[in-house]
Amino acid sequence: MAQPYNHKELEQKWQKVWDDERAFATSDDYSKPKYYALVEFPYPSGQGLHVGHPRPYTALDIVARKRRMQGYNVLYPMGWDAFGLPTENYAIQNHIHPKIVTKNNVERFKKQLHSLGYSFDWEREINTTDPDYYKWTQWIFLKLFKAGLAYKSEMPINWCTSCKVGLANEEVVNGSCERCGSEVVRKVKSQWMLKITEYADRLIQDLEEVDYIERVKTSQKNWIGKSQGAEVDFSISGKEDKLRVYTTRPDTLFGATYMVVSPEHPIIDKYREEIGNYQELLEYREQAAKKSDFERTELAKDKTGVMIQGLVAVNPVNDKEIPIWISDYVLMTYGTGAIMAVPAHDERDWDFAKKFDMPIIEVVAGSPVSVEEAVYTDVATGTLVNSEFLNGLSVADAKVKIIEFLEEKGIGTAKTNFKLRDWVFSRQRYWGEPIPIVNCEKCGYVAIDESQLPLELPEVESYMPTDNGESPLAAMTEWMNTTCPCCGGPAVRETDTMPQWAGSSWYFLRYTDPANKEALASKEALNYWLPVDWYNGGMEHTTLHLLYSRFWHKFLFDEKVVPTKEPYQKRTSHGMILGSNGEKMSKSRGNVVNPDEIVEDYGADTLRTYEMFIGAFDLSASWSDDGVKGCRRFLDRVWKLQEILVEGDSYSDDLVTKMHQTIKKVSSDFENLKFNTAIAAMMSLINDFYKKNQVNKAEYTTLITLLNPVAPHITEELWQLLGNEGRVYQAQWPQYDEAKTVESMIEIAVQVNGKTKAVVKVAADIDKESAIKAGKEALGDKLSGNIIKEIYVPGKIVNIVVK
RNA sequence: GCCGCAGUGGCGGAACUGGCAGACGCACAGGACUUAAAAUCCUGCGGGACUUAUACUCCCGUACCGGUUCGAUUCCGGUUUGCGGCACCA
Repeated sequence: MAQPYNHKELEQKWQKVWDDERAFATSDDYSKPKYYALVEFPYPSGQGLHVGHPRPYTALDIVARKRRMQGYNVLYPMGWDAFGLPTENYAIQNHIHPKIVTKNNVERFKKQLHSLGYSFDWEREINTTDPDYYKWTQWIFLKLFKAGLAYKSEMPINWCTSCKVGLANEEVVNGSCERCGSEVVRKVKSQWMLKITEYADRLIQDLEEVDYIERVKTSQKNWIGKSQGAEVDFSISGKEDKLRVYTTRPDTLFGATYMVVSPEHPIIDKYREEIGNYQELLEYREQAAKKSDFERTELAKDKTGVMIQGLVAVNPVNDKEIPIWISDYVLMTYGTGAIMAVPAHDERDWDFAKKFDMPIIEVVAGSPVSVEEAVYTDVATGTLVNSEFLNGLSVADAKVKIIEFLEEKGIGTAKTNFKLRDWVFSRQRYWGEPIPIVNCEKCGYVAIDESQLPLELPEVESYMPTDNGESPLAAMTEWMNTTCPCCGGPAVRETDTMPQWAGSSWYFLRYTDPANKEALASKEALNYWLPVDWYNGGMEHTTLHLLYSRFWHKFLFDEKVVPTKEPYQKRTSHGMILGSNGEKMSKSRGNVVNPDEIVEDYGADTLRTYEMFIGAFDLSASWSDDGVKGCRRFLDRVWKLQEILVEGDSYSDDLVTKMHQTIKKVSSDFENLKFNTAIAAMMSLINDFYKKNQVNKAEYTTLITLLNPVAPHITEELWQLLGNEGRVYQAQWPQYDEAKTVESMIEIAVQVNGKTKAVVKVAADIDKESAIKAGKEALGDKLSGNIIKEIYVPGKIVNIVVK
């Protein structure tokens, strides 16, 4: 009898062995083929590791371990994205320095991750809050600043009228402050911005060159939101100024029956004297300030707006006078902050026109529903009507012609627009990277010298934002007052800090050479390791983090700091782990599962196996305690194969096909993130062993080698018990012979009119005639009527179509 | 609202490129072992009809409605429900 499977003893034993042997330390031998596997580094929250974390980590741990067994020099690193709001808020409430909070949280996370037996190279651990790390975050910011990609702009922040602090979007709940429930308004503040829009085109184009799953590419494209259209100048009756609009449908210009400008549009203040209802407009603007862009542009809501009295616009194509309105659904941040409204062919314009009783002129014929009835329609195809010289043209032709016309007359031009907005880079917070800029009365905003980096966070007594909307750093006069690096005169430091996204926008570069003092990483390291071969992360990061880091990488490429245009060659995503009730795990729902308890009761190998077996990797999955037990049972059965072990250095005859099939399936499933079916294949294999009541050493060794990436501890022990040389983590990945994966006899379904009526066993390489003949024989008298057609899909079905 | 994804037995899920729907696991039921229980092992397990019952056979079945096809979980059009993101949570 074999010893019972004691997961606790065995996991501790092997974790120590791996540490002592530096088993997963990345080699600096750049002559070997490399593989860089990356998972998103966690935010070390106070709650500790969540069962959601091990899902992606185990997945790429499997890939990393397999690559090592295939002879690659593998970089699979881990670190901490440790700046952020929850830590700061915890620090404020408990009067502990966020640095200490972070240190404690990191320690706990690290211990938990270690207990799961990951093959991370801990010698390359990084932490975004470490001054040696954020020195380089600041260094990149200075490069951006010097390249003219960082600038100051007036941007709104969420402002709690009672707490008198700026709030993160998350802290605003239904328009109220999360802490005190008071009203939140939008308050304008001068903030640092990064010109990501300058890279918009390249961020779309270069998606062609990378291997991201399709929906990630789509998300990136939609987020950037490129649209082709035109800018058109509408004159304001009796005024010098023109009102410039952006439209994707210049072909519908003749249908423009009014204009709408954003409540913040500058013409309102410019012509305040002439505007009859200026006060009313100001009141509307104030109401609009309370809403987020999201609320403002909601299609479902009732449209609101106020007509500007005293100003009238002129449609440049037909010189008709049309009214100008303000409404909050027009945003200052997209396009020009002004639109021409074509209610017949835009849903929001239609709603608005209906509500305020504005004329609706159809200019594209072919709407399936009449204009009066209900609906605007976005007729992309159709014929122009009511449009003078455009009448009779298709939409596509009309677009070309109208743009020619506009350009000829000098009243408009073709224009490409992006939904993507520049990146608001300032936070009025303490726990972030200080922005290394000083403001000098004489010289303006000046970069501090590189030699002064890192610009460290000062020790402050209170991390509370100040009550005038400034960062807590603004209360540190000693730190804030400095001299201008340019003229030597008095200057003040920037007191806003960087957003959490900053540190995570380049962290994968630092892993290649984490201790470098002279550069963010050496040229040699970057040349060898980049790009990241496989990056897996959550779907929730597929727009912002992914886009921000691609932007920084492209900038660093332009600056010749990094050797590749794109940071990540391949990007995949995993689904969330939900509670057993199918809802997101949270304390308040009481459905949180603590990974420590699973490791304690069943072992890390069981947790790893379960998380991979739980379901399709890219979909969310609900936790099940019984499912965990099933995976433990599987490992028990793997362990107890020892009891039916026999000698044998090659696969037994009756299992050769199954062995080769299993190796093939597991190998390809691991590459395609189909861990659940890979594990199912291994379960099926041991079921076969048990059916025979026998497994030989060759078969058992192959099984544990295949299983090693999933369950590294138990397989390491079994490897040793079987008397194999060395360690299984150093073993060679099992090979299969394609010819041996094919069965000689196969079962094919025999159908009549597409319904399966029989099954017949035939040789795998049977020809069409013989297959159909065999099929008909199997059908016997079930086949009646006139045969119209006979179909044979090799290896799959025979289908006889009868009448 | 906009963008993206998903909906298959009692449950988690499988099905390569349009070819036997339900692999593998869980739960459950029956049996073996046991003084007994747990564990373990064996067998069964989508729904319905026929049948004393089993076997056999037949019908229905992949959210809903419709289409294309010899054949649809898979492709197309529409509907609906759930999940993720929406720029200061990370």
